[in-house]
Amino acid sequence: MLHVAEAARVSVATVSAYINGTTTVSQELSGRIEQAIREIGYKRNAIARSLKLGTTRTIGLTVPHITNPFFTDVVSVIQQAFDRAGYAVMLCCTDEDLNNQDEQIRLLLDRMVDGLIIARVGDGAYLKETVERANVPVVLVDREVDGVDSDRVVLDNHQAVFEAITYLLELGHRRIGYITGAFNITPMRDRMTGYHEALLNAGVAFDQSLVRSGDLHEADGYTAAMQLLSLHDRPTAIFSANNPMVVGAMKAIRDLGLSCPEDVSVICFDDFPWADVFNPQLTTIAQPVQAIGEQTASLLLDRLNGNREAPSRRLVLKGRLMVRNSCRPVQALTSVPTVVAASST
Amino acid sequence: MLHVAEAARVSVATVSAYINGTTTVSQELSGRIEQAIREIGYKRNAIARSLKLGTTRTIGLTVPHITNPFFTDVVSVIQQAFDRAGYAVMLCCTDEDLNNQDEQIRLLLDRMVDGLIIARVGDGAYLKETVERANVPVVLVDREVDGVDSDRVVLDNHQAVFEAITYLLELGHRRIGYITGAFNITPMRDRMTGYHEALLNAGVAFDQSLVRSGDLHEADGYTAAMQLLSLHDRPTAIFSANNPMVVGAMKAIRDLGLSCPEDVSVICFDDFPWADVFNPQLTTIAQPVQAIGEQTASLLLDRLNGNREAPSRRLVLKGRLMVRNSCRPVQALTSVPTVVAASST
DNA sequence: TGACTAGTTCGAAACGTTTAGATTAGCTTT
DNA sequence: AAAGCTAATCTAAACGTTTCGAACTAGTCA
Repeated sequence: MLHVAEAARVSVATVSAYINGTTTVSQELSGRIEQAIREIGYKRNAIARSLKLGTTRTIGLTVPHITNPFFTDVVSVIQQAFDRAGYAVMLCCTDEDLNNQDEQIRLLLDRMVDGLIIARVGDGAYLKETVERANVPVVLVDREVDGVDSDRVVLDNHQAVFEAITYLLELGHRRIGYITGAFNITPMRDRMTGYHEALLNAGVAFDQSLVRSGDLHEADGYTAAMQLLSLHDRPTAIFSANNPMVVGAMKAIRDLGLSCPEDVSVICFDDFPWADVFNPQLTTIAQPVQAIGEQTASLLLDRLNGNREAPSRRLVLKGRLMVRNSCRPVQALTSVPTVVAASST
Repeated sequence: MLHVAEAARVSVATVSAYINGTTTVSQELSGRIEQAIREIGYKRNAIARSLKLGTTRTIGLTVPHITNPFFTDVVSVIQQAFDRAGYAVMLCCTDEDLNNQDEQIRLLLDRMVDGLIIARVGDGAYLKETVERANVPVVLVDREVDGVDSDRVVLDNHQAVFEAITYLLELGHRRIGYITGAFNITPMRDRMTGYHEALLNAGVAFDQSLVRSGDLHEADGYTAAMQLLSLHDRPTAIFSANNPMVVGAMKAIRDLGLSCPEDVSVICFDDFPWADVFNPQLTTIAQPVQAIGEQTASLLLDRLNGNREAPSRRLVLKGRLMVRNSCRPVQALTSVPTVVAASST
């Protein structure tokens, strides 16, 4: 900017005024400045600007996995929304590691992000303190955290799972395997209560041996399903609390020479784009990813636009059961587990 | 930092020296500074630091779509690599829009990113000029661009498609539908030459009517497949040049009451994690996403670590044909297109 | 004619760091 | 005791902006 000022024979203050349109600059000087800018190929240094202005027009976004299609979709929507609003997005993936995420949040705050969107991977001792200290608005998405009272948008996990399990019960299933993640994040807790209540509601006893917990990855789903399907009285249906784990579960079914839905019905949390073109077409609980992303972005943008003092807002969206063909009525089960032509290769 | 200095009764220079370990600071002052930092909850302002140092420890990453599993995987790997190296990643998605991407690159450069990773969505007039002006290292990934001679990592697209098409030809297919994206990006051009050469090699005439071009989205694949399968002499196999389009193609097959592989064999570019658990298990060309991400990151990190003058490097990786069960020998085709029990719902 | 106003332009401080070079204090050395 | 080191600390400039308030120039009004 100094160079531009010199070339145009004006002061830097005038160049700044011209660029930002803060004061009227005469025709003559405008011309000279414009030309100098072009000749020099000047670009305003956003870092210096940020330092002075105290705002970076950048937000931080931290999610557990970007390869999980749910988060992919949400991140994509959020990214677009902030793009439109003229903000850049710094993306961090934490691989479900709490220390990792704390570290990343620290990094983002050091970089003076204007706001933070967090899908929290664990509990919130550090988060709580940080959020209070750093004076930036935070929006939690997908996962709430005890004691942190920021804006948040979550799903009605309880209700969604209640419906899914009820659907299985109505099909006649009584032994429903349940594959979950650890209970240190709210969705897993809430989904579990949905399972409980659906059973209770139908008068079916809860059986702890039908519940397997993993770390949300595909491999965990595989292990869990292997165990469940090896029980002497194996479940007729399996529910997986997220998408990567259901892939593992399907592999377990395949490797055991079973097939879905003939031998075991399957439902999973989170939909994916090609669920209805391959077989079995998985019955899933679809989260309204578009809405989740948009609401999350708009909550944060609202704060960034100055609405700092409003009480914290909690948005709860509804999931939707997408019934396809991965679940069968239980009486139609093949009684003898035949090795069906499951796959070659 | 000023506050810390005052509280510890030292100068800011000393605080800086202590924090960065640039000079030895006496036991006594260290203690006072440490305490002051804790009491105040001081965090170093990375923006001010960047301004002074001229480096932001941030890189920019711009890709067409993050929902395409190929890019998801690559982004994920790159993100992890830079995370480990202590860099933040600014992510932009361009939705295949050239102006959009130019604008985003401008934004990233304004923010003084230390480096840029670009999966280019079109040609490179603007890119070329920008890259030369802005003095930051650039690595191109997946797509090369004419006239831009930066480091890049790409796939041997020609060879990969040659193999895939040859595989179909060996199965007896002669009419192979080809769904591509526009030819303004190198992978689409190179994949097409692979198709050409495979046909040539097998002595099969090239038929322009079997080639349909779209904009890489699912909807384009749907339209293209619809057209191909409505030809009076419809193809016995379809190749899709990317993943989203094959989903559309599969939907078209389903909607026409056809089935894969019985009525039409299908191969697509880009693998996805659950390709082998659902049916048909798609035969795909798997890109080594892990390697692509790692190589891309390491090329850029190498430049960032000071190796600025080395001649530009071009890494070419090999794809791998993942044969599953979405392709059948052509003589086994059902001669009369029966409406197979494709799906309910 | 002198004071006031409106419209432009500019000088300089400030944002929060880093760092070169100056200063100081405490030891050695001769 | 003076000179020379070394180690620790500080002063002040710099990074590239924005912005407050001052200054200048015309034009307007009493």
